[in-house]
Amino acid sequence: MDTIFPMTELQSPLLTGLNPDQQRAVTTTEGPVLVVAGPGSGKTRVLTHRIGYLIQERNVSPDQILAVTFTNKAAREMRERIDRLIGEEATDGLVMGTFHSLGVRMLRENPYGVATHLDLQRNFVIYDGGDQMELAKTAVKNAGLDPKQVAPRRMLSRISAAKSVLMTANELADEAESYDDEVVVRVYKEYEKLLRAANAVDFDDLLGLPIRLFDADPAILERYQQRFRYILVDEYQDTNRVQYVMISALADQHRNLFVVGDPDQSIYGWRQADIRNILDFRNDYPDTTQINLEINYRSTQRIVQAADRVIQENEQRIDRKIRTINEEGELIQLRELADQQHEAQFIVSEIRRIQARGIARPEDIAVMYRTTAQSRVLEEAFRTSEFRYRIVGGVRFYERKEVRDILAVLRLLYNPSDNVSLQRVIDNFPIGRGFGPKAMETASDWATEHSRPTLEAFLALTPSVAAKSDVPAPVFSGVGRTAASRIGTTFSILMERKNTLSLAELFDSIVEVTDYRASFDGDSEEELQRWANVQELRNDLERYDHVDPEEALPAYLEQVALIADVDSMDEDGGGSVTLITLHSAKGLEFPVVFIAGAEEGLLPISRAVEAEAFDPLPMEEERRLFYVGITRAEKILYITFAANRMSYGQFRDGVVSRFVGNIPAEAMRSSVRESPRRASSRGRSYEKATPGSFASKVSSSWSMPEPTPKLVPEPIPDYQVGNKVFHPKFGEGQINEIVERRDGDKELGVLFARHGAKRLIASMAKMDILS
DNA sequence: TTTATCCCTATTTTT
DNA sequence: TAGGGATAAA
Repeated sequence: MDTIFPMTELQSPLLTGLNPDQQRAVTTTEGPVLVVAGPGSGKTRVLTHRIGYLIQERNVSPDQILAVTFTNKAAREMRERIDRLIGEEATDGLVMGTFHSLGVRMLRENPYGVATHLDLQRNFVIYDGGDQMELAKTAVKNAGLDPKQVAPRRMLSRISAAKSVLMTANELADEAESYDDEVVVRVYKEYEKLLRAANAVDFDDLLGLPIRLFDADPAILERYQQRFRYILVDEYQDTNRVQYVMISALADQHRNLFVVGDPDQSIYGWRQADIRNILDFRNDYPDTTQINLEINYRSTQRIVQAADRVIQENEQRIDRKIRTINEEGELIQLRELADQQHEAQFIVSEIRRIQARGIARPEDIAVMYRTTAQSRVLEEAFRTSEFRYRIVGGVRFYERKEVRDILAVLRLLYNPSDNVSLQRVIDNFPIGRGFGPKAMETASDWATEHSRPTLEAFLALTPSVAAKSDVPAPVFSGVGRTAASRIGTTFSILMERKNTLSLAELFDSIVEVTDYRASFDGDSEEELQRWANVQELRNDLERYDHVDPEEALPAYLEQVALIADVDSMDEDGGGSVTLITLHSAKGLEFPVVFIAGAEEGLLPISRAVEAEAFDPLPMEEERRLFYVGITRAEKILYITFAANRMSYGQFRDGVVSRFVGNIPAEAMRSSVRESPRRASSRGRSYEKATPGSFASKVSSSWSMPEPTPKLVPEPIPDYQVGNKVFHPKFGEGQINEIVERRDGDKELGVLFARHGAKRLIASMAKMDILS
């Protein structure tokens, strides 16, 4: 944004370039402030300038300021911006990070309280989704239930939902209304037991346990209350109940609470984000100063207009309008493609054109989609293209099996009670061969009986430990015995080394001692890639080379546990096109955005469609998600969808998303294939824009499509009797009859090898002619 | 206990 | 389609 507002005299340089509302948001430092900030309205700017202003103009010590952001990346970027504003040394001590990192921080800072009130040792580890899943499976079994009937996944989300409103298993039991609720309670209890036994916490605990700690020892809360005189929270619309409680508690003393959010961008309801947090802010703090930032500095008029019209359709919102003084900009382009492969190819070829014409560089471009599954096909198209790309929100590096294996060893070395990691090591490393469930039971029983970490059952078998130990070593029978002592020996060596070696050296030790390389037998490309990932992990560990070995391990593990996918996006984009889920894209912006898969069932997701009749909220959230996608775009926006999409291993017809119909026709150029099926389906406004508009508008614009015949609009093949054809659903067949229809279309009689005779309409059949 | 093979079901989004 | 889990065989 380059609009310069007049400087009043004695004005802080931190206010230059800010509009009056933004200035007010920066300078209203005392008391509760609610900023409702539309997309692209400069809220990050407000946050950074406000922090700079507090430090520089109000002489607030940086360590009295707490800023909570939604991702670590946002925190990092904000810090850099503040550093640039007021100098690096001036921000020393500023606490900035996600709710989760704030949570761990408070737990780590109070090891004594954690041990006495929360039954956790100081070396607790953080369990991520995968670990939680393992735990949930075991919990279901331990509760005497069948994992096939009681899906651990569902249990996990119920447990998480309970924890998000600070409900313990016992409290949940009091409210249980159905048998299913009671099942949840039983699993929840087992789950907690397992967590504690593993000396581990889950993500929700990072938010809930600090609050339990505050309750148990109010002095701890008081210290934080006194310390944090100024608290700022970004993306307030996506906070849940626990987060709300945490922030309210911390802000209770000084009440200098500054929250920024946009109810229209609330997209984490499924994670128990409670939109009431922002809607009720003024009730919670009656003396609130509310500031609305409504001018969009990011996007063209057309994009802003489209976004505004789309979101107006929601019932559950505060009515307001976003506006911009930016130029009108290009038309939004809507494209229908035959299937997801074509969609991906279209996107790639369009990017090629955009780049060739110097309109944008690859790093200026993002492709956004609803589900991670969509990234596969897109990735495939990019892999075979000349473009570099990066995927945000897919299989994350730290979630790859081979990477997790090594991490499991590291975690186990740090926290020998980490049973999930122990099991993982036994299952996946050569040293675990021959050590089955039965032997594991022996180890667990021994650990429980003697109240020791399970790993010690193995260590106790080694001479050095056995000599010093005051408890008898466990007795493993037959086959498990050799394996057990092998595991014991291996870990006793690593335990000895872990405090003296750097993480990278420790990595080398692990690979050497466990003979991990041996589990990569083949030399297939995939195996090589996996081994390369292992090596990549070593590089990652090297970043901690300069850190004291005793500090490095916990610091590294924590960082890994809390890292989000967007966090690892480098600033410059490194010349890569970004492939990203709509959820992860929140808070980001790109000159060029593609929203792929704008189809009913995908965006909005089918679940929301199904729920719509009795619960409209999920549908509204889908709409907000689409809104978030649109508003990421600065200059150029494409929306694509596929007429045919493979899901569940089956093809299904794609119908353009209902949300697209709310975009004003005059802001859009659509090249949607007119077909009898579509014309007869219920009215959509994009179709009104279609007749004639494609041919007439296209020639006057930069984006005159190159002739890409097999893309859009897809021509109908010249089917002849006798042609061998391929149908996406029915497979191979042969045309044995063609009948002209009155509407000019043709009806085809096709005999399919596997599905028998079918009659198909030529314009809809989407078959390829094989011969 | 390990390995191979088959069958079944599931897909939303993430700290 | 794919990945997980169950089943059978060695």
